[in-house]
Formats: sequence, structure tokens, C-alpha cells
Amino acid sequence: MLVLCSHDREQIARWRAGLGRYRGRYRLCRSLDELAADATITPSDLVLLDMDLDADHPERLFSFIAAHPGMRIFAFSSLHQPEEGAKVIAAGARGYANRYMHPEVLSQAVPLVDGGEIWLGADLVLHLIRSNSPLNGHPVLAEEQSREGVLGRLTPRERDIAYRIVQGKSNKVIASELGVTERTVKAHLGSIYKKTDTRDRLQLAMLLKDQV
Amino acid sequence: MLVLCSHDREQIARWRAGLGRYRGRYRLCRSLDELAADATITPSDLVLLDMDLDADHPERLFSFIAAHPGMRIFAFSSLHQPEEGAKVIAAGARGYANRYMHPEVLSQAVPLVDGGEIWLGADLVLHLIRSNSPLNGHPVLAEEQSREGVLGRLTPRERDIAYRIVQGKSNKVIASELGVTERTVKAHLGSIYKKTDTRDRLQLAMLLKDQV
DNA sequence: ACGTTTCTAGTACCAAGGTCCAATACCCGG
DNA sequence: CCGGGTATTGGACCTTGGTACTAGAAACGT
Repeated sequence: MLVLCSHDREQIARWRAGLGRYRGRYRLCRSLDELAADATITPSDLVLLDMDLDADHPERLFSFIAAHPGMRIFAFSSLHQPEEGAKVIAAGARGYANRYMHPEVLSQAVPLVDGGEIWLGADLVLHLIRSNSPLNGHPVLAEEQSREGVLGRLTPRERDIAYRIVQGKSNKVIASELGVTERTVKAHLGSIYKKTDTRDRLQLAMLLKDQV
Repeated sequence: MLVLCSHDREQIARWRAGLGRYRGRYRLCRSLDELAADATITPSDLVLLDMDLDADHPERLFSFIAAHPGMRIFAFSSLHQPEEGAKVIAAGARGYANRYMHPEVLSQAVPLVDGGEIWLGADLVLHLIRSNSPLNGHPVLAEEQSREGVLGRLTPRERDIAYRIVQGKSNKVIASELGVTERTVKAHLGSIYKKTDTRDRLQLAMLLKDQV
């Protein structure tokens, strides 16, 4: 049996969107107290737990998790922070994810946690590995990758402008920095959007942030 | 397309046992050289890689992984040691598992890696977290700390909107998704900018990107 | 009960971003 | 020499984003 524990209707709706396989086979819970008091919950149950349930007293949540070592708990947080994830897993939870997690990924992660595996998002795993491995990234490789990637198809001028977009600069600022008209910057940007298949500067920035 | 890379027939049989969804949609590869020489492999392919391929020269394997940063590689080892797992993920692989992994778990893990997530067995995750927690207080990433503070200071509604900004959505789209007016979205955004000390949605997105 | 925070929303204004039309000039390889 | 890609700019136009000032309703804590 699946237990959805949140006081937020939208959160429950988000969960349900990713629970096709479990449809109809779950029940709801509005608070941590309600969950703790529910005697019908068995160790074979899987609990999706909204960490915003008791945002003011996070320690209550951790102690609840620690007090139920057999229970498989999948914690969802709006913070989605590596330290928080590490703490909640260390306390005994079997999963930690962003509450805005993609429904499709959720639908794949839930059965895994149900089966006793542990689920962490890719970013958290990378953070964990980076923060305790002495030999991390090869910056040279990263640079090569970026050139081979999206940036490689841009002209030098376009790359220059794309780089300044990632820095959050406005068209006007970029124009004055390069000694050209704002109109010219716009022209280059239009071309950049076409080549990178992006709609606006925000998407472009998100695309390039990890490469620049 | 799925590429199974192993010289061990039994290993390939084990993989096939867990690949119901991909049945018939994969091809084989007998050695690392063969894999490296295969020009038909695209970044959209998913490679299941037997780490025993070249047990005498493990470094070849790591450099191969590092040399193909775009390729999603799911590494399988008969050792299944935390250190090895951390190294292979750090090199760029998206999954690390015991080669004797249960077929059912495999069938759930493969689509996740295919989708860009990272898969580690529960024991490895626990090892990472345990070996990381003592350091938890000291590896001071000021940036990380400030992020936590920033996100924590937002109200639930503001966090919700902030995440949708990171997803590249316009005010109008967000408004319709939340069932409020565009004006309200703007109001929340103004408040978010103040609290996070950002000027616009692009800066906000860059600040939050690594957390989503 | 009262003050604070949160969520909501209005009007209005201006700045900024993106796209359409088009044009001139340069350089490089075939 | 010519065609093609690059770099530049113009004007017009519409959309989007951000802010100022304001304010009501609901939730929450003391």
C-alpha cells in the first residue's frame, strides 16, 4: 500500500500524476501526527512524505524517520539541497527528491524505492561523489565537450555574445561592451536562438551554464 | 538504441533477462576497441558496459568513459566496490551496478539511466553518505550555504514560482498553471527578486539551476 | 483581538526583448 | 570572379518583463 503524506493538494496531484501503476492503491495522510498515529501502517507500506509538512520543525521529521527504521520513506522537499538529502537518507529514508520532480521519472523511481533501493536525483549523486572524491572533474575534457557541443556551431562573435548572455548582461550592455549597436546584438541573438534551438536568453543561459 | 558491451555471454544473458522493454532493440559489442571504433554510436545511445572487459587495464575503461562525456554509460562490475563506483561515476558514467544485479531492478534502473538520471545501488549510496557526513560541517561552500538560506527564506508559493521560472516558463504560462492572474505572478516575482537579491528571471534561474 | 505575513489583484507606465522586413560590406574557398 | 557565410545596421512592430502605488482577504502567531 502506498501512503501519500502531504497537506498540499497540489503536491498530492503531482504525485498522482506519476503513479499510474499504483492508481487507486493508495491512501492519504494530512500531517505527521496523523501518520504517526495510524496503526494500520505496516512495514510493507511505502510512504511518500512531503518534507514541507512541518517546515518549522524539521527535526520532528528526521526523528520520525529514524523512529521507523523498517518503513520505506520517500521524502520530497522543495529545498532539494544536498545536505538535506544526505541527512534524510542517513536518518533512514529510502528516497529524496525534488517535489517538482518530473512525473515520468517519479513513476520509475517509486517502484525502485518500493523494492528497497535508494533513490537520489542525478545532481545529488554527483554532489556526493564530487565532495568526497579527491580526483574530480577534468576541466580540459569539459572544455572540449563544450566546443564540440552547442557552442561549436556558433561563430566567434555569436559565442562571445552567448557568453555574455550567460553572465546576465542586457543587450544594451553587451552592445556598448562590443562597440556595436543594440540592433546588431539582437541580430546575433536571433541567429544564436535558431542554431541552438532556444526561444530566449533564459533558455540559452540554462543550456550553456554548465558549459561556459 | 541500446548497446550491450561485454565479452561474456552469460553477462549478456543476464542483461537480456532484465530488458523486456528493450527487447530486440539493442546490439552487441565484444570489446572496448570495437565500441570505440563503432562510428554508428550516437549520443542518444545507452551503453551497458561490462567493466570486466579489460580487467587488466582498468584505466583504459575510465579514459574511454571520460573521452565520451555525452554518452550515457551504465557500468557493471563484478567487484561492486564503493570506490570503484565513485570513480566510474566521476569519470562520467551514469550508472554503476553489480553485474549480478536482479533483473527486475535492472529493468527499472535502465530507463532511468536512459533518461539521464544516475543509478547507484542502495549500498553505494549509503556508503557515500556515511563517508561524507563527518565532513558535513566543514567543507565550506559559501555559495552553497547562501543558496540554502536564499531558498529557505521564500514562501511556498514563491518557491513554486521560482521553480517554474527555472523551467523557462513565461509569467503568462505560470499564471494559467496556477490559476491566478499574471499580475499576481509578477507580485510574487518582485518579492522573490528582493529576497534573493536578483534583478530578473535570468539571474534567478542561474542561481537556482543546480538545485532543480 | 490585533498585528504580521502571505496571497491575491488592479492600473498604469516604461524598459527590454524578440521578430519581421531589408541592406551594405568583408573575407574566403571553389 | 562569384557564391556563401559572417558582421554589421536600420526601422517598424508587438510581446514580455519589471516596477510603483495601492489594497482586500485569509491565515497565523501572540
